[in-house]
Amino acid sequence: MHSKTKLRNAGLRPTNQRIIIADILLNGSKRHFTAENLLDEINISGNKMSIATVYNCLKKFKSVGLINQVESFTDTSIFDTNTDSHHHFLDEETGELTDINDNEINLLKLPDVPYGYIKKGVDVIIKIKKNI
Amino acid sequence: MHSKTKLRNAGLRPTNQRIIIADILLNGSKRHFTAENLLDEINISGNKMSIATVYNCLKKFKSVGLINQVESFTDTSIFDTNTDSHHHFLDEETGELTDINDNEINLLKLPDVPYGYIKKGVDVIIKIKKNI
DNA sequence: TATTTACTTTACAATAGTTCTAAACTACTT
DNA sequence: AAGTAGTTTAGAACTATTGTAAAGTAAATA
Repeated sequence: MHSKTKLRNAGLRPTNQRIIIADILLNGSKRHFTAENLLDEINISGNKMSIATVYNCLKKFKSVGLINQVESFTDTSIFDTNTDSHHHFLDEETGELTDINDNEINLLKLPDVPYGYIKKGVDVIIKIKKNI
Repeated sequence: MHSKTKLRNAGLRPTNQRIIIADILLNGSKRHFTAENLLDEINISGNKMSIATVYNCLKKFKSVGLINQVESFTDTSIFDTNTDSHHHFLDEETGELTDINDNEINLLKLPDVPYGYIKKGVDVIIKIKKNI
């Protein structure tokens, strides 16, 4: 499917910039990235864009569920093109994230969400540390 | 137990500033807070401290396990005096965190940590959204 | 198609959280 | 009591992110 169609299906106006980003992000490969990472890839692909636009797009993409944001400790926001249910190892010292396959985790029991809220997703983070 | 003793037991030199902070944080009550929150409380308690010292202390307290840092989306680091195993609801829009009792969640199956690493803890984050 | 409208992009300024610096200070060791 | 290693401090610096306001563009309307 063309990026333009993906954007339209998601309810986003397919601007040139969004198409460039969708081409990079929504091809089924990449996983974790920051806004700067993405801008680098945009530049490598021969395109130019303001960093503000990158942030705008990421916010929009996230709001319609095209990408996820990953909880982290670092001062840099980390995004994830993998919107399927899956979990992460987190190295507390470096902030490095590694995927965990969904079938490696089994949540037997979950609480009801508070009244007036709906559940958006469940993230399991296993904090790890290098064993020196 | 006196804060001075708690600090010594944790392997930290009990400086005046650390004692002030330990008095506030390690009394068994508070839960989530930011560096600014803590500085406010320090001021309210009639003490003064540089914000740099607050950050230094939080980093130290965290490194010896006196407090936890909570994974989040917000650009402000959130700490937690509750170092027991427990989990959180996270409102993606506001960044607000709510505790979940450990006995409300049951993790049946967890993967082995990667080779060369040790497990530090497991955090479950249930992302929620206001149902307008 | 031409016009209008609402949304988007942009460069740059501004903000906010956090860390750095280097001098002064202090807890602990000898 | 003196030495030293670790800590605190004010303020500057840094970095990620957001705001601003003008220019640009996709879609809706005429």
